[in-house]
Amino acid sequence: MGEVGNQEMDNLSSVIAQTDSVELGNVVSSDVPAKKLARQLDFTGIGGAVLPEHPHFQSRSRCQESESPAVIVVQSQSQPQSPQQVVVLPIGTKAPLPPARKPDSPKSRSRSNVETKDATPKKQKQCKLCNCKHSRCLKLYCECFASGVYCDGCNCTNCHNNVEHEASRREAVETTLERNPNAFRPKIANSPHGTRESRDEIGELVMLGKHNKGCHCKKSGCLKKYCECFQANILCSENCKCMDCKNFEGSEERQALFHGDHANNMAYIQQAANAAITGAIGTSGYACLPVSKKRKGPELGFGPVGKDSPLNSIPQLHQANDITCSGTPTSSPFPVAHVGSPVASGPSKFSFRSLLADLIQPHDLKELCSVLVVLTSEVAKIQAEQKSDEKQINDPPQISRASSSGDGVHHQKAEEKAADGECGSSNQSDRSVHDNSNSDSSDMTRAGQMSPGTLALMCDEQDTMFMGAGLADGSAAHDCNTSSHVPDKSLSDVYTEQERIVLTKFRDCLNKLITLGEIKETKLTSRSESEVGNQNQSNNFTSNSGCQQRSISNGVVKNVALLAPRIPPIGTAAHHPNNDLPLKILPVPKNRKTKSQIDREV
DNA sequence: GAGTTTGAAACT
DNA sequence: CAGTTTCAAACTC
Repeated sequence: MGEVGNQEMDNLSSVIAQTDSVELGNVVSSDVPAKKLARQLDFTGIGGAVLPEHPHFQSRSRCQESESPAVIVVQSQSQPQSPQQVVVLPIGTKAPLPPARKPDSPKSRSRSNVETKDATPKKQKQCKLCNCKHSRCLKLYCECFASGVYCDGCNCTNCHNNVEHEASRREAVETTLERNPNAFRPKIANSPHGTRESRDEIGELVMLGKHNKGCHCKKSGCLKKYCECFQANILCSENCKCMDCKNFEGSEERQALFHGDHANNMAYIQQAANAAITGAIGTSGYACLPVSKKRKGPELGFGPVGKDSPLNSIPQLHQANDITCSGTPTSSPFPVAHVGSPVASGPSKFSFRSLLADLIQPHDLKELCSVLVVLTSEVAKIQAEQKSDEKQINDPPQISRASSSGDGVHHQKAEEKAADGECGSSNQSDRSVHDNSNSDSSDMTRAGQMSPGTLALMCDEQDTMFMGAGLADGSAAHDCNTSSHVPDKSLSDVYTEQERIVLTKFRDCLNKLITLGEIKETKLTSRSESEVGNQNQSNNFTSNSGCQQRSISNGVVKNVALLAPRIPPIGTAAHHPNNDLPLKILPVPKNRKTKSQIDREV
């Protein structure tokens, strides 16, 4: 205990300082004193330096499930209402929880899973045990050593990665760092804890990140776990120097491998659904858009990713935080996969929010409904007055017969009612609607009997769909204010007035919503464009390899929202049904070749 | 479980 | 930096 290094405390401060200006809040579910807790933070993956780990905390079994991790409540200044919990594990804990401190080594992640032959993880092991024989567990061959943890209960032989050989271990650490200062850094930049299990949870949603060094596979096609990229559940990137790579978006082999995953292409299903919903207004209703899986272009929405990436520099704390679409530290409007553990944040969710989500308020609906009700009742009142006048002239009505009739053709009933002059109740409007809607006459046939208001609305739409053959030869088609074939003129007038007012009001309401949606879309689009502009400026495409540039030219890595064409609102002259695809889903070349493939061909 | 394959790490 | 060796995990039988 007495050997608490100032360096550790300094690193703790530095980590906290980097984590979105967080404040170290209260410690819950742990009786560990603050100083001791600070000691338990493992900074192995931070700053590229492996810090000495005190034996006091190493001597315990790290696989005891009863050992509950400490949890720090980290309260962000930017989001004081949403404190995040950061699970802090004792140094050397062998990943009992996904957000734990282990570096993002693909090996350490995937190999910690119990998997079946089809590479489907069934259950995550609490500990993973190495089997080193010749490395004394003091080289990066050893998974435990590479992860910065002591071997504990492993099947290794002649292990020096333990308390008893702390001196040699430190020496090995120094040697390793000397050779590669980033040796203990996460290999996967900007990657969530993409275990195979998590992929099962989220289907084939994008696993953001790429291998910092890239893989060098030759025979596995990068579709086996020999490949670190595949292990990490990420696509090969421009960093890779693999041959015959099949681990790219659109790869048939890769798709075949993942065939059968549930929630397959959930993102695109959601995308299509959203497109249908927002078709009338626009395209920016995506709070979180699915993005292309092949990330060989600039990291839209994340900024530069790499060893110097801020996200990468503090992997544990950041990844433990539940970064959601609505609360990303960067407040990016772009698609954001959860950069957190599956446990902490659950599967990635592309939550859709309609453009009208903030526009339609309950009182709006209330207002609309009340308007409709009031108008209907008023028209019904007028109708009743007219009917009462007519009653005095015509024969007494046979109300009981008409009203009690539960069968028969609706339009016959309507005609009978109209002929009988039965009406005068406030329910008349409902009956009218009901009769109209359930008439066995076709719409086109009935169009000849439409009220002037309805016809006016139809004329206003200027849509031939409604004004088609059925009206082409009819008088109504050429005279929107003409109502023909009406058995009872006065009743028809009431219906007409009723329809006209209600439909007109409803149309106005819809137009209002469309307008509001457009306004919001415009705002979102302009904001997205400006932020992407900033991103591109900061990225500056400086590190683009040829592969990356090719990806950009292929248009694979793009923000869907920015590509989506502006859709004119329904009802405008520019609107066309064929334009109702708000999202332009870019086709991914199926036979897209990797850099290595091209190199080989060359 | 033994043997083979594979690719990262280490070494030259 | 490239080639080779070592190593341990992944994979196959």
